[in-house]
Amino acid sequence: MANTDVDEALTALQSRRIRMTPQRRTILTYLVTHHNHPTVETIHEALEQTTPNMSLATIYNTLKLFVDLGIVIELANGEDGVHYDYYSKPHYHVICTNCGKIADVFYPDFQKDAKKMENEAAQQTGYQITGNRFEIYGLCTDCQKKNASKGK
Amino acid sequence: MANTDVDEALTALQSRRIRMTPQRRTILTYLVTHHNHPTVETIHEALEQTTPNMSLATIYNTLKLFVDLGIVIELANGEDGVHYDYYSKPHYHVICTNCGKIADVFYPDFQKDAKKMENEAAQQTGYQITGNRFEIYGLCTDCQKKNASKGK
DNA sequence: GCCAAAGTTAGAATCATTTTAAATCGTATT
DNA sequence: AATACGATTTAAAATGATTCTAACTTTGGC
Repeated sequence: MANTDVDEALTALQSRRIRMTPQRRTILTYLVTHHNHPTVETIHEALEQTTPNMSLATIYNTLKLFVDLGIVIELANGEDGVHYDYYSKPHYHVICTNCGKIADVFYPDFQKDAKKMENEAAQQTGYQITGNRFEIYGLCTDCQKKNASKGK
Repeated sequence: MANTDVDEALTALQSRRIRMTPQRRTILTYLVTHHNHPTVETIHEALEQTTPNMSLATIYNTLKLFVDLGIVIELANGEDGVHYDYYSKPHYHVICTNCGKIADVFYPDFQKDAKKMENEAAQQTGYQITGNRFEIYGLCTDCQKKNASKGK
């Protein structure tokens, strides 16, 4: 249930002594209940209706906090700035290089494979690993069609 | 040899009918002979000595071209903008979240593992895969020491 | 309920990247 | 080797996402 997800995340924040503000709760709830890989702008516009006057700076601050806490991840994206994703189940992303559309990819051993890459990194470099970012790039099905039809 | 690497890359460009300009040759040579994960600024400063008056816009344009051609990859990096890497042997990167230092990670099956992730992505989403980006984040050994000594 | 520390706000500032328009260059074709 | 045209380069200006600032407000422990 989406609601327990929010509660879970809130509990996680409390246990880390993070102050709970209405803004943080609102942004967290938005992220948990929307899997649309929003940008800062997307979030700002979406919340404008229900919570006017929320500063862009607050959204930037809050997202940075969540990323540092590891409950949200950043997705780089050429076209229109950074996208964010509430990271519950381990997965990675495919990003369309033409239109920027983002899709999720899940498979059973992904976490194992990711850990392997992290372990290799730790062993070879001595870095103390804190996170990762896996992105695949390609053309989405829509953009494939568009390219084909314009005879490219 | 560094030189054959440059020649190889030049041949690759020629076969794709990419015009060869002195600027492109210079930047390509810099990338092939330096594995320092430079930013645009780093490249600009380094080339200032040997090639004054090279415009920043040209460096941006050229790097974008090389990335599109797949011979160079982008590395996201919080602190100081985007870094670039001439991508000869398959590998991925560990990035220090504190100081931004970047290290390479190689292991025998990496390419196989990366392909697996690409294939999963293609099957699940129908995207036509053109590239990927794998980054691990952590604290480099220097920053671990600094943190420890200041009793953090 | 009080208070210090932490968070929020609106607007200004920053700075990496992109755009512009004019000048120059690379190369395919004679 | 000369021509012509599209592609590339340049410097400067414009853009726009993100960060900073300073004043104000809120949170949570006592």
